Amino acid sequence: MENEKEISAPAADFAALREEIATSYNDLSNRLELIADFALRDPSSFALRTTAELGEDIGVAPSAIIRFAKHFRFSGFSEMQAIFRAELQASSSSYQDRIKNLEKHGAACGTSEMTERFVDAGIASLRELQHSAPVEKIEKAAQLLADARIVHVLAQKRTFTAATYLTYNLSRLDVPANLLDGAGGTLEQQMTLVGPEDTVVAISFNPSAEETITAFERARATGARTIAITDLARAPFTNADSWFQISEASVDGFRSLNATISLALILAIRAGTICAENTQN
Amino acid sequence: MENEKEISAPAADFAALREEIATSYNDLSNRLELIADFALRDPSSFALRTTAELGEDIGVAPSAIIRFAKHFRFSGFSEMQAIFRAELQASSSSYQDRIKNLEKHGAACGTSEMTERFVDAGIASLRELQHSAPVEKIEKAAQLLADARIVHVLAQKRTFTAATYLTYNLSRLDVPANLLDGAGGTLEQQMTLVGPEDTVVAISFNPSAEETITAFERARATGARTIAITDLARAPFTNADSWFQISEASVDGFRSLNATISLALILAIRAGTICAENTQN
DNA sequence: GTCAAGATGGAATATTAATTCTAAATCAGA
DNA sequence: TCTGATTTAGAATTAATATTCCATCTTGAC
Repeated sequence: MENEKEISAPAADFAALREEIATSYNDLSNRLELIADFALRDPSSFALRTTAELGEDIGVAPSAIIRFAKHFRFSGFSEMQAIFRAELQASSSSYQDRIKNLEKHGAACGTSEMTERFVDAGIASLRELQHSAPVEKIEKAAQLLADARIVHVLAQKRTFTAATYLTYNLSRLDVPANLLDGAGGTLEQQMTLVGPEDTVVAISFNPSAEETITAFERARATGARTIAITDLARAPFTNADSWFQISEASVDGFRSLNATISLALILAIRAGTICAENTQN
Repeated sequence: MENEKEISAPAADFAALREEIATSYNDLSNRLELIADFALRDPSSFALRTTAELGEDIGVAPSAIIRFAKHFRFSGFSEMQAIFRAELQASSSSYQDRIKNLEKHGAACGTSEMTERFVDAGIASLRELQHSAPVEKIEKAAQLLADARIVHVLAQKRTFTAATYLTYNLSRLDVPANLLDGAGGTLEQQMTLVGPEDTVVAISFNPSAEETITAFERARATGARTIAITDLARAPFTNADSWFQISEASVDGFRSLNATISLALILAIRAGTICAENTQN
């Protein structure tokens, strides 16, 4: 009876429980320590998963999860899990507010809805990239980049952003890259640097800037290898040695660039990897 | 057999399910309509509670919850609830940890897997953007952009890409914007253009380029309003008039820019909208 | 008013997951 | 090395929850 009076209650909320777990490592057996790590690292899984699933993820027996909860004076896992669940539900309140705002079309509905639409559009573009950029195409293009004396990246206006990104990342990976940015109206002069041992990457969405088309055709005439990233299967870009048709959804006339920059990054990395392998051999 | 082939699969994710529920009211009986209301209003309870608890909260029999799930072609409530649970977990505050976990499994084993990783990382970043860029913050920053005599956009190296994008889109929307690109090592000279009636946007991820920090602090000293887009809540960017903390997952040390460029676009559009409204009034 | 179809609630049943218990394994100290 | 204490895994048991089934109620058409 006396002993029972002295045993304190389990933590009443997540903050207290998290603190108690974090300061209890010296008191925990090996298995319980693994569980503590997991509970603090991924509390939402702790909130939602069964003891069997958690046990498998952590690498312990399900009964160890129960023992963990009892170590912290809960009657069982269910009582401890309720703390994690309450926390998970509380942390989702901003999400509920966002849902309500969407339903109501409330005060700042324009901005909230616009964010939602751009996020959804970006996600859709990224998912589509998995289809439009299959491995063989990436490998072929990356090989063209890796084999080049210099990679020249050509883009104007909105796709210029993707071009700076590709150039920057190629350079970081020791793939010689030059941004054909047309500074001071000098795109034509910049093109004189392009030779037949080079690769030119044109990034252009319909409607294409006239300078981009001209420069691309000049590159082909020079004998350089060419890669095109475009949204429509249109000449002259379909004449490239390697080309990608990318879907970038737009919202209210503004086109995002999620798929394009992700592809640019993937190509740069793969080209850099190939170059590194070639250097070793 | 023919009939069974025509019955479509249940919604695969929360967005699709939410849409289907919201557009199905005419097909629902009285009780199922009550449940639909509740599911859309309080999805986290739907994720976490038992059919008995939900039935009591809603004022229907537990079996009505089952019938609701079957109406939407799920085998039962448990299968439907799993959709709500996945969404709840995805929206929880531990989401940033998931982004970081994506980083850990480096070593691009193959191009196919690398593409998958970047797509997943991009999607994760975009979803996180919904939390890290709430409406109030976007509105405040957009107002600072719209009110500026000139918006100067400051970024170096990898975030330079996002800066070109923001500047381009602001300009398209008739918001006067100047890219502080440091061409020819002239960032310090470019900063002399910045005055107290301007707004400076710094886009910088840790570790920040020294020039970016210096230029940002100079902008503040000049009296310009400042906006920072950064990955860590660190001075000096937390001293900005408005700042965003963005999670961008990286793979093999290469950081994508999906959330950052999407935020840039959203800000540009909102600023352009505000300017257009101000011009009308 | 009648009747058929659909909706409904709740008891019975089935399924799933938590919990208990115990033999075996492991650890730590003498 | 031995012994006692502690930890552990997993089978058996229990508890909790989902699901099914069907009698009853409700609704709408004729």
